[in-house]
Amino acid sequence: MPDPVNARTGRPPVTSRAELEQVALELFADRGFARTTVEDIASAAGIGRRTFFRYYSSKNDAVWGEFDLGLAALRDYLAATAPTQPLLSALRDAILAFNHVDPEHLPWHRDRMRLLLQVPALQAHSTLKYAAWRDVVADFAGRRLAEPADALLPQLIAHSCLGAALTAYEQWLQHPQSVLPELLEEALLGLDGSWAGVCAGAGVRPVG
Amino acid sequence: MPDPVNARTGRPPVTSRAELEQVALELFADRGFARTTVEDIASAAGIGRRTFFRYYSSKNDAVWGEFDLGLAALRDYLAATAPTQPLLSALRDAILAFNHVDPEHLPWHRDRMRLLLQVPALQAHSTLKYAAWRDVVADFAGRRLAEPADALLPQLIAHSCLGAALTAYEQWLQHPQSVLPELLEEALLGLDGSWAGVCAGAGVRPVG
DNA sequence: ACCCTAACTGCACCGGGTGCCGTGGGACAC
DNA sequence: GTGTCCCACGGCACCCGGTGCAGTTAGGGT
Repeated sequence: MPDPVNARTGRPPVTSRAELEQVALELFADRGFARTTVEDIASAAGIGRRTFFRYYSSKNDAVWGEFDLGLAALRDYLAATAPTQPLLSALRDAILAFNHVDPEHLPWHRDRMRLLLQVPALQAHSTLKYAAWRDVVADFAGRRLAEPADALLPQLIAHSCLGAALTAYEQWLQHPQSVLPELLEEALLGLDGSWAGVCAGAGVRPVG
Repeated sequence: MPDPVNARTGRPPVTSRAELEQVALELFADRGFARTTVEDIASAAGIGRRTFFRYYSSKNDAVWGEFDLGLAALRDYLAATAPTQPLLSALRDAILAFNHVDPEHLPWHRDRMRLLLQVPALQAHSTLKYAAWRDVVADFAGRRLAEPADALLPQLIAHSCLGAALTAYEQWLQHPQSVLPELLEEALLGLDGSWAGVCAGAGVRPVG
């Protein structure tokens, strides 16, 4: 992709990641992810199949768009939190910011997330993205707790935050009227130990 | 695969899932997962490539072995817990039982898990297996909490349990001397809200 | 007009996965 | 022994995602 700093010579790119992403998402929405080939996307965008892979390293990646940039922003956001803010509170704020979307882009975001969370091939691929996301969280938690990022507690926190965020997204997709930030907040607040309390009382109820 | 009940006629299978799994794991350990083709596995097992796919529906699946049977066992185990046992305690017991391995099979299990957690292609594929695992947990939690299994709380519990189990496995692979059940228990106990307490105090420490 | 650079793209190839269909082989009935 | 039924085997052709390579093309700089 063109480096904006010294992109002065050479043949100019004929399209962009964003444009390609849009073409791809439209085709996926029409025919479904599996029934859309890379060839379809490329020719719809007026480029060669080979060229598609210069913009996105896989068909899956097109759905993720600029996720990696978002990750960097998440990292920066966390690095800038006040040291006095409690860990989970800081994570909550950062995750809410990371998942903020302009209201006008909401339907778009919904389509994207529906694909990511419901198409098996994308579900599978997503693990690798989630791992990178968890790394960011675990790094932050490790710094705060003065432990290595790969120690049990930071990793557990990272896994739990991811689980909470995914849970919130699943609820959001399930309920068309729901509000994403509210669900995220509810799920993340649950990590503070409150759901453990709810469960503690659940042992005495009858099963079924 | 042959149904043991009325497996009366027809040509007998020339091998078995278990045998194929063993051949595959050995090749993966030797050359690595990516550099081993299905053709390699098939010919090492003395069968045709096409026949491999009659035993496992994908190369990835060979690494998972009889995971699906284990899932059914987990479901049964949970269904049989006393209604008086607290929810998280019941889940802890069940998950520990699910992850019990005979000491003689431990090195074997380590190899398998190392592949599953560290080879990108398998990491990706694993999401689909994990989803099935979470379904079992969420179903149980939903019954106990008298909520739909796809409601926020059961889903959050399922995600958290999975996160804890994965965290424990990652620690286990990282530290050769560690004991898997102990790590699992530690991680799962963390869900009871204890780590939230630890984190609450972490806000006042300096970052970095 | 010429070069330099970077993007485009066709081609050949690999490997996972699938549908099809003919073949092989054990069990049972007669 | 012969027939037949059932089912596993496995070759073949094919699709598609992804990659390495090599030649082409479009601009800017001199």
